[in-house]
Amino acid sequence: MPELPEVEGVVRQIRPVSIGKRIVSVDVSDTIRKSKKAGKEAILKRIEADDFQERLAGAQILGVERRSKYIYMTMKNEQEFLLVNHLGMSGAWFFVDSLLSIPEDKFRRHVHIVLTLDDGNLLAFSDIRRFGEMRVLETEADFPPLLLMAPEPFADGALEWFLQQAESPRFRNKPIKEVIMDGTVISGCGNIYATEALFRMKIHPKRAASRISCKRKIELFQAIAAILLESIEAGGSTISDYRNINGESGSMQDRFGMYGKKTCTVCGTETKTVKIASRASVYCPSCQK
DNA sequence: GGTAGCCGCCGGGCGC
DNA sequence: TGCGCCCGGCGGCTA
Repeated sequence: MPELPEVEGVVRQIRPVSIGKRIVSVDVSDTIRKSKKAGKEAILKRIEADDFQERLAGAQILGVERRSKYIYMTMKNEQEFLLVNHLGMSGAWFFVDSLLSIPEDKFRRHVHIVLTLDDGNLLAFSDIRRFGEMRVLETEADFPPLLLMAPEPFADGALEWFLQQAESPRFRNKPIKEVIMDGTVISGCGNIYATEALFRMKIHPKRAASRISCKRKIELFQAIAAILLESIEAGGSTISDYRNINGESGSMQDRFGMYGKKTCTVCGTETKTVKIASRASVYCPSCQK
């Protein structure tokens, strides 16, 4: 599951190999075309396959940025526009000279979008579960949820924003895990890093936001930011379907204290799993209060 | 108008 | 071996 650190890794790799390049052709898989024809919004959101191809073909890639878990590619054809991509559960980009060079069969089998660059290389988007998203926008404002995202966790004002949101009527009575996983509260903190941060802070995932002191909330925010940075440096976490653009895994999962654990890595107690906002949440009933 | 809750997008993994 | 169920990030729709 790609979260902020994994997306950051992908962006850092795509940037040097794509900026300044021109897209000479665009391919959309038959699978996606069939889904679109059946009226589904598979990967391509609010745009038909032919229009997507037409829009991107010939465009030059001007910039590649990350915002929360989204990848923003600034492109220019007649005029500038944005290609906004979310990796969903299993999305992955590969930078290869041929689709056959994609290292693993399970990714090779699910390549849905291929951008052929003017240096002959390919930027291929593979997505096993097809929960990923591609949107062509004139500006960010064309997709309002992007404007509602919390500041980047490392940006000035992100802590103040978090405290204000967490104490608002909308969130104060909600389980803290649900609060920190909400993209309008903190950007880019998904299930994995929320689980790890709460474990490090010894906070029970179901504890209501209002029942955590301001001081502890500040420390929790700092723990989340620290874990995200630590994971960026470790090349992200590889839980099943994350790969970087060379098909490599990250190593952050080796440092997990709680996510995916049967027993607590601190005290050895058997971990428990509860559902919070319809997502499995694992915690240590002894350490986390 | 704000929000809670459900649906849809899917293949893989797992239990039986 | 094979079937069927469940999982999940997130937008969008309904009530």
